[in-house]
Amino acid sequence: MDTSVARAFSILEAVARAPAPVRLSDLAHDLALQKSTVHRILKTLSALGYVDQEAVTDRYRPTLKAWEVGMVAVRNHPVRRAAAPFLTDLQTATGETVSLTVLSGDDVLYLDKIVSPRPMKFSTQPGSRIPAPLAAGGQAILAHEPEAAAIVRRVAARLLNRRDFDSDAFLRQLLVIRERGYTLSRPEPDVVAVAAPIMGRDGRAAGALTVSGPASRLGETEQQAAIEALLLACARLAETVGQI
Amino acid sequence: MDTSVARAFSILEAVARAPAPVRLSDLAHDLALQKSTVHRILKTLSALGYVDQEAVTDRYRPTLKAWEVGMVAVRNHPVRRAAAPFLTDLQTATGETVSLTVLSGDDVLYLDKIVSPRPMKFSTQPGSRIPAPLAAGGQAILAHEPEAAAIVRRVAARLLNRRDFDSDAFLRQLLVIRERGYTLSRPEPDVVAVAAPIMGRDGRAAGALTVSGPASRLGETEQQAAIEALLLACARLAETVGQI
DNA sequence: AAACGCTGTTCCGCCTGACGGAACACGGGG
DNA sequence: CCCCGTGTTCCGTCAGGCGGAACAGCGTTT
Repeated sequence: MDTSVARAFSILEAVARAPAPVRLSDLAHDLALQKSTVHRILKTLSALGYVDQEAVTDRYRPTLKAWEVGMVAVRNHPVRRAAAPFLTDLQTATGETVSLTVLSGDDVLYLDKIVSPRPMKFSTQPGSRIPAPLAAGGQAILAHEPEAAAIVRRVAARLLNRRDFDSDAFLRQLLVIRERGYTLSRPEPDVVAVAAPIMGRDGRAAGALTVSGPASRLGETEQQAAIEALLLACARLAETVGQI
Repeated sequence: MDTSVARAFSILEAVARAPAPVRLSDLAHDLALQKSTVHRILKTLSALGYVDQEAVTDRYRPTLKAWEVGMVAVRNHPVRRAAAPFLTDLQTATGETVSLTVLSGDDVLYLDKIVSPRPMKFSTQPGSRIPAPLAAGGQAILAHEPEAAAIVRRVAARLLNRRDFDSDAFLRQLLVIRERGYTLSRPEPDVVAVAAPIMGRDGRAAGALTVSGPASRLGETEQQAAIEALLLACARLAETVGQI
């Protein structure tokens, strides 16, 4: 286990995570590393183009190289590639925000998103993650996940008392969702989200598509239309994903 | 210069770049490294969550962690943050594809993009880069760039004879663009792109906004409307960017 | 069936190169 | 003017990365 490599990545993550350019001393302090070590690694990262240094303050900030590297990987992501056209179709069909999520650990990761041109509250952005049970897409995925119980248990422990989350009730709910083929949830008051799983060949969900919007625009009839379009898109997607 | 760190990043980049999961031997061969070295570093990267190994074939593939790290950095990007609302406004106003680019080396990097719901050819995606002089946004930026001449010269050398690119004519063209305040170009037959610079306080362009679409939809009147909206957005943006 | 070539993996001795404490240069504040 | 903070550099020590070689497993070839 190359310690130097592990440190380099923890430094890069710390620099990237910081909302403003960060100083060497703070990095060294926060990561419990020697200043000279952090300095040497930062110079290496800078030579590699992952980090640069503000001219005046000597503070360090991330470049966009890590993003570029990540973007080529995400562009090659098979599910994302397959789902991309369906995302745009769903967006034009429903007029609302459409997003693609995949399971990553106990969280759901927003891989892609096409936002509604119509006004919408702040929402999760691509690249962000939230505990799977708390997202409509995550529920759709968990409904077909063998390890769902373990995930739900761990998430419940993580959330603790942040909100009243009943694991057992949630697991029962997953059975209903599995039976029905889609989720309809209200993550926040005035927000409606419907999601359906993209089934892979192994019987697990390779991801989920979600349509979300304000309750004022998504009435009964609009919800039904969205669900129908969603299920159709996911069924078609399952065919192409199954071939991978 | 930590050799181990540099090697780790070159390995990560190689794994990310590969369109399909890659084998250890190929990595070692391509990067001219010892198999055992590549193996050790891959195990480290795997422990850090940047890479994982296919169960059956033992091949290595990138995870989405590099992307996540990059995304938080790009979300904190000041120009992107400031420009985001203007992008959506421009998209709804013009109905066409709107993108935000910044200068990165001699290239222009696509930081953000809102695609038109209307049909459009394949186009550059966020995270990709192309030589600045070849993009409308790049021309808008270069028109205010002190080092434009050097960049144009280097790009011309890089392109060589790939297309007939006249550096001197292009530099003269930049003066016109600077004077006019925007670019109107036809990067491909049947595609029209208009771009304007987002001026920073130092007199250089912090980025550029571009509206692009098929020539069939962007006639004289639509072009004029797009240019007007573009210039207004860039002017407003310059105010907020100037305060950073 | 046995030898081969390929894969990913592991072992281990050598020695380089990372480590970290200390000293340095610069800069603003008290 | 000194002190505390910053980022930077130096250098002796020694751990840990390096890489050659050997290993185990699998398919194909002979």
